[in-house]
Amino acid sequence: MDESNKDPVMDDVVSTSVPERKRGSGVKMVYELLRDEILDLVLPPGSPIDEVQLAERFGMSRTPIREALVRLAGEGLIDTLPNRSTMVSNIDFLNLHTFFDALVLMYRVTTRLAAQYHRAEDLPVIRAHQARFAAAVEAQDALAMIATNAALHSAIAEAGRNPYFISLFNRLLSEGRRILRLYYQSYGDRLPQQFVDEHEDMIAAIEARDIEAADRLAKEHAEQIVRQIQTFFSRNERLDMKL
Amino acid sequence: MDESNKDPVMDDVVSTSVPERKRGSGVKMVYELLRDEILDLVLPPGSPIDEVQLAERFGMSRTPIREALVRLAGEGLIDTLPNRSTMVSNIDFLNLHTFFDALVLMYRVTTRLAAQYHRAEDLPVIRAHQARFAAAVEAQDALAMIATNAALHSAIAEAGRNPYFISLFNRLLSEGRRILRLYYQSYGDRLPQQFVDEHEDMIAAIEARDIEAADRLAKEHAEQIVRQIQTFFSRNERLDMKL
DNA sequence: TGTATTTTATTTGTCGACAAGAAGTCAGCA
DNA sequence: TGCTGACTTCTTGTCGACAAATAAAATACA
Repeated sequence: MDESNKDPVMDDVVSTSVPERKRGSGVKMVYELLRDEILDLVLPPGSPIDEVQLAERFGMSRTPIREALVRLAGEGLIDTLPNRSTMVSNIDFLNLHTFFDALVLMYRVTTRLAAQYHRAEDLPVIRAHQARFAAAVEAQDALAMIATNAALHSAIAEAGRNPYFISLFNRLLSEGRRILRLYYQSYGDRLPQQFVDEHEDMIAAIEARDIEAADRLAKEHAEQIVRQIQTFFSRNERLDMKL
Repeated sequence: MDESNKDPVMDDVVSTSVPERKRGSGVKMVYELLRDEILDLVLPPGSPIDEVQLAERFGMSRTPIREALVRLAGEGLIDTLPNRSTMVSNIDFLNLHTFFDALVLMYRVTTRLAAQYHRAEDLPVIRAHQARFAAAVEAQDALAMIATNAALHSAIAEAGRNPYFISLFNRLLSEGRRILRLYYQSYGDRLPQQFVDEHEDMIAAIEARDIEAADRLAKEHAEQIVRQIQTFFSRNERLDMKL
């Protein structure tokens, strides 16, 4: 894809890299790359975002950079201090329960709607994501696991065909990627096969159009994940509060 | 502030009035004004948005205009065709049920959470909004009614203190302002006192911290509104499909 | 006269530059 | 030494201009 430099120090690297790019693609590229770097904690919460530095890094003007930042700010991924600085938004550990409340509810609602409204062509997509997730679990690849898990549930939500729930759920899954990243990297990246099985059950319920079963399975699945993360954070909150 | 209108004759509808404005305020001003004009159907769905025209109207460069438009696009209020045109987003009448699903659920969840988590200082705010809503009903002022109703429920959601639900609910209430506007302006702006009473019951349940009652009342209230609008649209869908 | 192609016109996307705001710096003074 | 205030610096916010992309208009051609 991209051969962008990971070196924070740059003086001459930029001049050699891609000057050719299509007209409207710069913003999208910067947006997606920055977004992934934030969600994968490559840019940890509190990291300063400098427009000119990004402009040099991507070999473009500040204007498209700025537009990407506005979009990221709209999703709450970065915080902008007027006239001053921009930084990656912090994770609000004190109010994590609000995140979990919303996450569990959206797990339930989207899975329920998927059972209700999915079409035949949705299932292959969902199963493909599930296969990728299973492969990531097999390989014990935490980053891939987190990303594919989010993609799977996002696909299920798409099958439910409610743009409002899809939108909120995607935002929660994004925020969840940051939290899960902390969870798994601290836990040594071992991940239970159990999640794969739970996903299988949910997909089966969706395919059978068993709405109540889908709801129940999604609820249990979500609460199970939340419980694990909560106990992890309650064990470590005194240590991690500095984040 | 300063009102120096020196040029009475301009070529367009809104003449320039303020050359002086604070540094970061232009974007916010344009954003909020355009947002209100869209939600009040002053700019009906499909209206073209021209950047240079807006720039002239507000007496500023295209850059801050553009930033405001990016934010509006992020909320789905305008649609941007790459390299071509920008227009006020259409109301998707074919999928209104997804809107109603989300709206009812958010009514319930936010009211329930308000009963659970509200603090003493929240109630005066809520009651103030309810008083304004009652006054608007009394005066049969449809626009004010719609706006104060949205503000009231937004305040209830704030008392629930879940930023994710607050965010989605506010988006739904915004979209709802456009739909309600169609409803009431077609219905001759007569509005039932019943909504005032239902609000009173909901507020009482919140104050009593009766979670189940708050949930039930919110559900009935929401479904009642949805039912009215649905029957209205189903009666008129053949006529209004052109919108 | 109808269709394909070139030309024009309009709107957006991007650029480089400048000015305003705010934090840090440092001299001057009690 | 400690404090105040001007200065410096660094980042952001805004501007005017230009180039690319596309739709509309005009022209050429069968």
